Amino acid sequence: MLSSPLWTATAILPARTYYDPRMVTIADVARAAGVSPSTVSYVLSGKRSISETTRRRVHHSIRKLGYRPNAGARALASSRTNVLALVVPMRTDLNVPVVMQFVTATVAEARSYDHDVLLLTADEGPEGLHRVAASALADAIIVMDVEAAEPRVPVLRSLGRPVVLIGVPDDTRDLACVDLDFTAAGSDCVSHLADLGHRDIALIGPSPAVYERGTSYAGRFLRGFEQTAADRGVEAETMACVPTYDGLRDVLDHLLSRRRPVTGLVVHNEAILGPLLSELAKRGKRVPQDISVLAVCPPDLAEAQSVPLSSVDIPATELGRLAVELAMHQLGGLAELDVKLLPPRLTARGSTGPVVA
Amino acid sequence: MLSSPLWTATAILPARTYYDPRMVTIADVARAAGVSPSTVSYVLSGKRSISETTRRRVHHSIRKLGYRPNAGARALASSRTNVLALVVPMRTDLNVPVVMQFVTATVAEARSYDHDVLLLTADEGPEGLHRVAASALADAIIVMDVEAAEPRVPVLRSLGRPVVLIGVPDDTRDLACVDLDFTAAGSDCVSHLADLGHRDIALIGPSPAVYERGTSYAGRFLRGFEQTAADRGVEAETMACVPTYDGLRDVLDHLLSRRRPVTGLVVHNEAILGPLLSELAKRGKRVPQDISVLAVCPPDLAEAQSVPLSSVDIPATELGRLAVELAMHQLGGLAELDVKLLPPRLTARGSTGPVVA
DNA sequence: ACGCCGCGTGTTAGCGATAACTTCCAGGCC
DNA sequence: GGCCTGGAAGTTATCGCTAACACGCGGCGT
Repeated sequence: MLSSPLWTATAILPARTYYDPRMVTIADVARAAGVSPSTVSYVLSGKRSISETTRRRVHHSIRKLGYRPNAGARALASSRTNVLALVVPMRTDLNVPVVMQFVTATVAEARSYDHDVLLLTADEGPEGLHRVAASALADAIIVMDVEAAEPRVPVLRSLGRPVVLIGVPDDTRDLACVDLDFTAAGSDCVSHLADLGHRDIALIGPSPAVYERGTSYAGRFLRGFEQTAADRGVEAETMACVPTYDGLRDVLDHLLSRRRPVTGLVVHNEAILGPLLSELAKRGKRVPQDISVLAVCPPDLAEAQSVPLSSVDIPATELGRLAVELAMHQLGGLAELDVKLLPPRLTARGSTGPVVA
Repeated sequence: MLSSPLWTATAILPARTYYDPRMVTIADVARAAGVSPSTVSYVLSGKRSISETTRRRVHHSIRKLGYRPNAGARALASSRTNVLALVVPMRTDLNVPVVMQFVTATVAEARSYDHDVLLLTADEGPEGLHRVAASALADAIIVMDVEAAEPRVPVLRSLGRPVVLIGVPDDTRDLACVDLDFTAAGSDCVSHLADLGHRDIALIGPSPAVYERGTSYAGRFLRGFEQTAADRGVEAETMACVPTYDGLRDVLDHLLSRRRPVTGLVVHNEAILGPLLSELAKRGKRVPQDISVLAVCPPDLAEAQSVPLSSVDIPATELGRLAVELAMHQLGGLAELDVKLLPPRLTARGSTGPVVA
């Protein structure tokens, strides 16, 4: 009784069939709609004209059967996967929310082109890029956190697939790049403070490690900052800052004890914004009356501080959008292989004010 | 002269061939090695024994030609994509670094099983799950940020594919779930403070929105917290806290002005840790002499504060690892469809101390 | 009236793997 | 010597879809 035939039949099903959902195929749909498979395919792709009545019947059968094209079969036949590979950095010294914002923007934008996103981490290195390209896992590749002397550039160029870089390496030949115009951003920060009458300012930059590995945006921001400071006759000092309380205290000790203390700070280091404000408060420095603070960070971070910060946006969402768009254009055959820099937008929020004599 | 034949020939190449890398196929390898395609396949999959000499010749040809199996073809023939889908939340009210840590851990672990990760965002909803499952884009699905009354559960159950949830919904039948044991964590926090002599403590929880939408971890933590407080005879108050300065100030105003002010705080809200410490400092409360602070957050966050915080880990990396492992087991046919809760680990770092009478 | 055009569809040859079925051969056993 | 066994490798059907090619038919120009 315990081992009835029915029970046995169920139990001896091989494990692998547990997860083998019987799928509806294009042939099923064609049969149901009384047309040929290719007609169904063409209805879906729109690559040739189909009469209104046929189109309707096909769509009806598709819905009724719940048909979804098999991605593998489609990729095999069309050599298009409808997948974008996105390589995210593994660094702990960059701002994680910004990365995440970029990632989600990329996924959302990819979906709007009917594509999905395959996530790779930078620690797979060039080998990972080869793997994804050569095994036809993705149609195009987007790479974040590009360094000036980016070691992956030669590989990327040889992949035979569209590539979009977020960031600007030294050698951009045949490569599509997008980024914020950090040079202009650095320049705008100085101008903003100079316009308010500041003559002694400082840049608190990212951790020394960031500069040392030649991350391109840090250097470009610095260049814009220093150049414009020189042009405007503003005394400007730059200090890299490790993102810890001790690092920050050292920096402030120095900047505030100078013969002519700084009256304006430009902070290109998201991680220390919160600590910086508490530390300034602790030292009795009011923002902006005693010292102006101008940040480079996403708007929500700027707004979430004890004093809403004037800031230059990091347009992560916009960059994600743009990166996908460029990849799609390349896939469409329109090669715009150049560097696209988004103009910075500076929003004054009250943490910057005129110098009080 | 300007339009030499060569130049013309280059220019009229149709756009679509630009990115059509001629790929090495299994047949190429077989030919080069003097064996049949299936032999190459078997060498790669190890699904039947191959003599040492043939294996070597095949491997040699593979390397020489730089062969990589075409993912689409492989998926079609084997009905295995070697891809895991990962659904990440789109909420702004949860801790982004924790999510990111989880994501990268998942990718890394998936790679160690020779799988890739397809990234989906929760805002695609159940439709997105259907899409990925029915079009055979992924073999299994991992879903983060599960709510108690999780609306996606029925869909997930009907997908016909392995599913792993991060978090614990009310109805876990036939579903694999992993999470931190938040109930135990809440309990441990109370015990830690009670052991130090605290008799008046408070839980500063996540934003009210988190409780309202029934996020399962928040409720479980709260339950453990309150239960153990009752057991230990500790006076315990709970306050949800919107992650802004104003929200935090309101909470502190209340807690510190009580007839018997709290001597210990449990903070289950990463976003306000920094602000909380500055605010306490501003009010002249020393940590831990005047008030103990115990956080629930990743260790690096706990260490990066002005006072290194005693904390209960959020084991994001471990959870990612485990989620992938469970998915793989299901794919292997061993269904362990139950709830796996990781025991909490509390690390004392100096922000908690005995009550001073 | 003839042929040509172009629209709407059907037919079918791949795409590049996998794996079920064969085949071949060398030993061992009776 | 015939027969069975089992290891090693070849043959080929198949996976589901796309797109090149083929076809019939009605209208139109000459």
